[in-house]
Amino acid sequence: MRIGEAGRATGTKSETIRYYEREGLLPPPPRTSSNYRDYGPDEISRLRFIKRSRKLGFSMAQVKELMAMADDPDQPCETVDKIASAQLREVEAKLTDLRALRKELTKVVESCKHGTVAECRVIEVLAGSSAGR
Amino acid sequence: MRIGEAGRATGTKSETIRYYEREGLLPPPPRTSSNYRDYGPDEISRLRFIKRSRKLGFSMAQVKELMAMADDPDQPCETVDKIASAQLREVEAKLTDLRALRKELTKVVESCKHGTVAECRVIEVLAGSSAGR
DNA sequence: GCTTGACCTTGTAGTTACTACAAGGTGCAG
DNA sequence: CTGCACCTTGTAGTAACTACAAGGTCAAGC
Repeated sequence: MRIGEAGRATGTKSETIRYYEREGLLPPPPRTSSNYRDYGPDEISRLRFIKRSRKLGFSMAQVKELMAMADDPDQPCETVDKIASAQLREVEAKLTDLRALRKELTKVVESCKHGTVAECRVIEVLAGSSAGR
Repeated sequence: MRIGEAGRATGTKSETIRYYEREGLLPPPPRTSSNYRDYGPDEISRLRFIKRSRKLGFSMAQVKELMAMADDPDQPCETVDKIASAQLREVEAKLTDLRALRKELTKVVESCKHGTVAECRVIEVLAGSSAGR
């Protein structure tokens, strides 16, 4: 699979794929005889993973860390645990916030359906509770 | 409340707060007699909301849109519904991905606790299923 | 009263994570 | 043999900050 097709398959521009390679997020793929990058299913998975993770608000550094962990889980347990636990805490926090946001958005959409105007409290809901950060 | 304190209260640098004001995310606050920005609880809420939303991967434009909706929900139902529904779809997608990620991270942390080395499938899990984008 | 630190402004420049060109070249399919 | 996708290097633009510097005001503590 060449870069263009890989891009189409993952919703990533060719230029972004090359950028990820330069930045070390994507290992340099094998090349065809004519020097074209040749992507297989593994690289496509990685690309999709990067895309999703970035959409979820993780930095390239965090994505790198997660992938490194997945790549060789035979690292000292301490290291792996430290990374995984930290990411897990972040994931939990995001889940909490997103659930609150969903609830408010659902309310808005629902009351809209019934022709009434909603009291939209998205701001208050994400502003409140779980202590500053 | 002056800019520094507002920053400390929300985990935002003064410079970022002024930047948000310039970009129209934050309405210009009242000023003290000595021309200092004077923030009240409402502005703090807004700041926290912006911070959280950005961490969840929403763009400044999306944050703006959400706040505009919250600010006057008396807009035509059509408009509000269109925005809210779109955001809701995004929130749901993020929730799905985060839940998958959480599951994998939990597995890793758990097996670490038991001294075993985990098979970490974070990549596969976020790469798979819900169709490309 | 004076120093110190927080604030004010404008402006420039650096960072991250892309995105989009241009220039100059190779490979391949119709 | 034309045209498009790819290759490279390099520059520049965008979004969302972050960090200075310069030059100035304000207020709290000694």
